[in-house]
Order: sequence, then structure tokens, then C-alpha cells
Amino acid sequence: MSTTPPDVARQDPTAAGDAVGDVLVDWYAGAARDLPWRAPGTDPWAVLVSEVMLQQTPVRRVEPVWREWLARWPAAADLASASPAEVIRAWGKLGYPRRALRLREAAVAITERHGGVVPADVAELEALPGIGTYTARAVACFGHGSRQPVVDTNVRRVVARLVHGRAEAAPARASDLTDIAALAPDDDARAVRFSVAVMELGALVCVSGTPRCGACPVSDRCAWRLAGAPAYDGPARRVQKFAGTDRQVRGRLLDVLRAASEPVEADALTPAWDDAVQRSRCLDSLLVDGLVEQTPDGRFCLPG
DNA sequence: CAATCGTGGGA
DNA sequence: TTCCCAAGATT
Repeated sequence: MSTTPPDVARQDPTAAGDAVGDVLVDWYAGAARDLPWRAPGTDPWAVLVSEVMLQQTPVRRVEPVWREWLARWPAAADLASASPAEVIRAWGKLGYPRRALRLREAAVAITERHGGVVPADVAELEALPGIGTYTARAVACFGHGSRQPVVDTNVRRVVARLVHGRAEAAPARASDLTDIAALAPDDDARAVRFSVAVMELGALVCVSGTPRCGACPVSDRCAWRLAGAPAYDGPARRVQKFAGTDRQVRGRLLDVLRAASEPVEADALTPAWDDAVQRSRCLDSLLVDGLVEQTPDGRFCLPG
């Protein structure tokens, strides 16, 4: 675990002798997906929008919505002037619609506090609604080209295997940032690409469950493989149920309101869910979240 | 810290 | 069919 044995370097000087970071950057150059927000010159606002949309939502579903959003609201100030209802409808079925509201609130904050310019400072980014540890660094790094350790679930899984020899990612820790920073290339521009590269490796090769080690550029130095690919031994990961939960009911209710062009009576929401108690509780929570609004005459609609 | 918050595709 | 899970954040 301390230093690379000299004999290993001699056996394969062109591969094992290279730093992990450089190997991954070179691998990324040939294996990366062609995603629109990665196009050279993509501005930080567009990157920020992509990062929020990608929180817990697969790339495939994000792509078309991201294109629509950037065409419609090319700058933060544009989104800041949109109504919550417009934003919630444009969010479509990406899921977790509170993200849409927070993204709009972030746009307002960027417009008011930062003159419409997405900040490059991590602390300032983290102060924005809906922007946490991961997203702040992703925007600084991918949007502004700033050298930053970026840790998401993919990176935690890659580090867990490659560095710590464990089968799956551990829960997020502060040390994750130093773990990955230790592997980054010295050159700043390459370090930025390294951050995307690790995520890409986790997304395409070092996937959860059964990784495609045959396609991995660093499988020869992976601590997990070298340890004989031991099975996951951590605590059982909690299974998030969906059917029958408030999340499903909220989704159904919002679905009705997204489709309605006018405020609807409470009766119009009945078909969305049988259980009146749960339906009522969920409607209330949507009101509290600001995802639904009640008109003076008692009808319901998306917040104007 | 653990629970909560949508949705849909694939193993 | 059932279960897993996908660039997290918030409370």
C-alpha cells in the first residue's frame, strides 16, 4: 500500500508505471460520451442546469429537457423571470420537482446577488438553493474550468474499489475529497478532465453491481481486484420503496395539475389516488413545498 | 444521521 | 415480476 514495487514498474512501464490520473484522462479522451453540456465553450449557467437535472436522474432523460431549458432560458436572469408554474411544467417528468423550484430560486439569487453571473467560488455556489457539495464543485470545475475535487456516487464507487479494495461505495465522507484529490494529475487542465473522467469511468465501466473490468484502463492496479474482488460486506443498503408512497401520490397529483390549463376543483384530483387521507396529506405537502397553489375560490393549480 | 423527495428503464 | 438504481440536497 506504500510504494509501487520496482518489479511491477519494470513489467509494464507504459501502463502500470503511469499515474492513475493520467491513465484515466487518456482513457476519457477516447471513451467519453458526447454529451451536449460537455461541448467546449458551454457556459457555466448551462452546466449548472445540467448538473441539477442530473441529480438522481439518468442522462438519457435529461438531454432533451436540458436542450429545451437552455433554448428557453439561456441565462440565469431569463429563468429568474419565469413563473414557478412555467418552470414546473418545463421540468416535465424528470422527477423530484422541488429541484425545478430550487433551480429557479438559484437563478433569482444569481441574478440578484451575482449580477447574473454564475459564481466560480465553491462556497458561493453552495450557498445557492439546491446546490450542495457535489454540484457546487461540479459547476466550479466543469463550468469554470477550475481545479476541484468532484465527488459523486460514481467517484465514491471508483475510489472504493480502486483505492480501498471494497466492492461498493461507502457513504459520503469529507475524506472523499482528499482521496480523489490525491489521484489527480498535477497539471490543472488535466486535473479538470480527470474529474469528469472518474465520473465517466463509474458511469460506463466501474458500474454498480457487476463492473466491466475487462474494459477498465486501471483494472491492473485496482485494489478490489487485487484483493480477489471480495463481495460487499457493508451494512445492507436501504431499499427505497415507491409504490404506494407519498412520493407516488404527489407525482400523480402534480401530473394532473401539470396537464390542467385552469385551476381544478378538489374533485378533479380524486382519480389520482383512492385513499382520501393520503391524497389530502400529499396535496397539503405540495402546498407547503410551493409546488401547488390554492386559488381564493378553493381550486388548485401550479403556483403562478 | 436517517428519512424523504419522482420516474422509468434494465437486470 | 420484482428489485435495483441514476452526475444529490435538505431537514
